[in-house]
Amino acid sequence: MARGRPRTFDRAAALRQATMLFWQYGYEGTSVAELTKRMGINAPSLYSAFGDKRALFDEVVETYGQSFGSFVAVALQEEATAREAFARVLREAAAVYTDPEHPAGCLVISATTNVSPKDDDVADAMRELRRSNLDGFRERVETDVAAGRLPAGTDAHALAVYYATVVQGMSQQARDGASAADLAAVAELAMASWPAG
Amino acid sequence: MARGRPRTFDRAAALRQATMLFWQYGYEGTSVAELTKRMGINAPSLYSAFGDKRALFDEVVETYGQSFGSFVAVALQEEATAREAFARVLREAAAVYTDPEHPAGCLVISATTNVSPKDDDVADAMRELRRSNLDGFRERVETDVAAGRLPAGTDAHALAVYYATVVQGMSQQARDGASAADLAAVAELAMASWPAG
DNA sequence: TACCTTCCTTAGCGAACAGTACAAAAAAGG
DNA sequence: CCTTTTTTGTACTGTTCGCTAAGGAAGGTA
Repeated sequence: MARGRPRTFDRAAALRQATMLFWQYGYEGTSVAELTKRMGINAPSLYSAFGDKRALFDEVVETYGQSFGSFVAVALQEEATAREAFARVLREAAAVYTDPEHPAGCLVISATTNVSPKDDDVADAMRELRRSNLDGFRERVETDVAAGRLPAGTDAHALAVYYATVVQGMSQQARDGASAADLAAVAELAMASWPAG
Repeated sequence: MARGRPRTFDRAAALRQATMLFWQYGYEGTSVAELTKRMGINAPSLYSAFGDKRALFDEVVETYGQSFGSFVAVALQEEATAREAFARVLREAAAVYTDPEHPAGCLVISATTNVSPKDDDVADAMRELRRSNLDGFRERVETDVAAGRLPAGTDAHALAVYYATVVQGMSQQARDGASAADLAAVAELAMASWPAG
């Protein structure tokens, strides 16, 4: 089995290199020429292995969500209370977004902020992803309201939007050069807005 | 005086149209072809009147700062206390960033989030602009600390980074479709983190 | 009227964009 | 061995990018 000439490059490694580029420069800011150079392959190999630029980006976003971006869902699920969950999300975001091992900030938040009209569909897909993350925030708050850990009148939507705003702002701050300590302080301050028990 | 053929288009109006495009699609996401179409002029008229794409963008950013973006500096200066100043900044940001009369969010925050390496200088200039805005935040806090309106141990830098983070997050939320009411609620929640007098 | 300066239109420049045709190369199956 | 299948590198496609040369058009000045 496995007929034909085997590929000579590591597909997963190439995908990681593509992730770093899209993370740093965004979808349109990353050219296929830069991708092939960084991935160490020629254009036909890229198109044969990944489809086209859009399909490669989609795959990058998916693996990103399962690795660098997974801490959000994990924190929301593992912590006993919504308060602890959001505190952990912010704390870990401060660390991940400033980790010098990879580009700053969050790829999902920053990679399609500026796109020309021809790539509106890519931006829409990323917006939808962020919206589903926002829903995850809201549902976590609603769970605690239902369990009596938060006042019955708590505005789950407003709280979710607030913490999504802080996370997205932290991503931008990280890309502007804010330090891990800066963002950790932001996380602390943001938790001061948590509703009184 | 004013020799030669007078230009047949309104330069200020054309600049406003360019502002709307850069605001919506960002620096690289806006092509010169789209600009000339929206401004109602041909490419040579654009280059003659504004220099090149970069110079046009710089002029857009400058006039933006004197109009749509001026509310920040005004609030910081006019309000009697830092607390009232930041509350007003957030409240007005919620309104301005969602005003249907123009693209959502803040041009300075969002127009150069994704740029290819060849336009790093443009992104750097915008980053510098945001950094000076952050300095304005910090100085406003320091003023109130010096005047005794805030505790002597107040971390002005941390507070400035926090509110800058919220403002930048609000811009992104607005671009993702958040309503004025959503962002007004964010502004309220963010002010709950203000240090106790 | 005859200029003189500046603007506008047309057309196109070289470079970079995403994507591909083609044939040599390298493996497995017969 | 030969055929089949897939990957490889080279070279290239058409399109769009930012930008401009050239010349006619339209105003003010004399």
